[in-house]
Amino acid sequence: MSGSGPIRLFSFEIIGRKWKYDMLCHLTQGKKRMSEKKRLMPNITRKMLAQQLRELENDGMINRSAYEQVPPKVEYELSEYGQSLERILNALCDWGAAHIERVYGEPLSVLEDSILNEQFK
Amino acid sequence: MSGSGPIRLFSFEIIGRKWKYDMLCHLTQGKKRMSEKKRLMPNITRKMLAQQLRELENDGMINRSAYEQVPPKVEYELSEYGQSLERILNALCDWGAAHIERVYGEPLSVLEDSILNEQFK
DNA sequence: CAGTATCCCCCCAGATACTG
DNA sequence: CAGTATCTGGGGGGATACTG
Repeated sequence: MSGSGPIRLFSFEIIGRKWKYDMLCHLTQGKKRMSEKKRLMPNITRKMLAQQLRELENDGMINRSAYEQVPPKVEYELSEYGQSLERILNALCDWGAAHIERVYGEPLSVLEDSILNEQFK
Repeated sequence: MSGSGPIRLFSFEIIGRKWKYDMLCHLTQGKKRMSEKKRLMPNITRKMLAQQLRELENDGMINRSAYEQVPPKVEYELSEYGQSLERILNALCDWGAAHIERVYGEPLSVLEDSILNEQFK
């Protein structure tokens, strides 16, 4: 593989922004409404959530489907193309779980969510 | 797997900063001197190179060995722990290569490095 | 060659308020 | 519920110059 730096900066744009990796991972579990995503990611703001979902949509990673009703209902899901990242995403997530245990020195199950959330307010 | 947002933000710190993913990938090919890394990543500044190498070292991802000589010679390599990321890193890099071809609509081999580098000045 | 030390700018992301 | 608009700051990262 040749001079590949820019390649990585390219894919960095897809998963490297603060919330995108996390957002994509949640979608590997299936369709999610915006409100669900907000609940899954307590520290993200509405603005960033909407903004980065748009970017992922423009990059072809996710599909957005809006139901015309009141109150509105919108669902997001991994596109077929987005699914090509699924295995990697999950592998990275598993590594992250192991890593956090290494850092804190105890199993994830023992760590309070609140402690972790505190880190990234 | 339970509430895992913070887990991802945690591992995001390891590979998510602008240059780290790229830096780690180069090290999967073997030991590299600082000057080699600079050559491999033309657009990074000396400051960022040194700084992020330090952070990766502190996170236990890489080993640094300095030879006491003039002129100085320093080599960096993936630590044993760092190698646990190797498969994922390579998979992500392959995905990135495919992605860039999709974006530009032609095989990577045809694309000039200069065009890609231009993107990320 | 392999780093530090400064200075500085841009823009990512947060806070808040408003709309259909 | 699912967004958008506006304002703001903090810090990540660039440029440049200097050192062992």
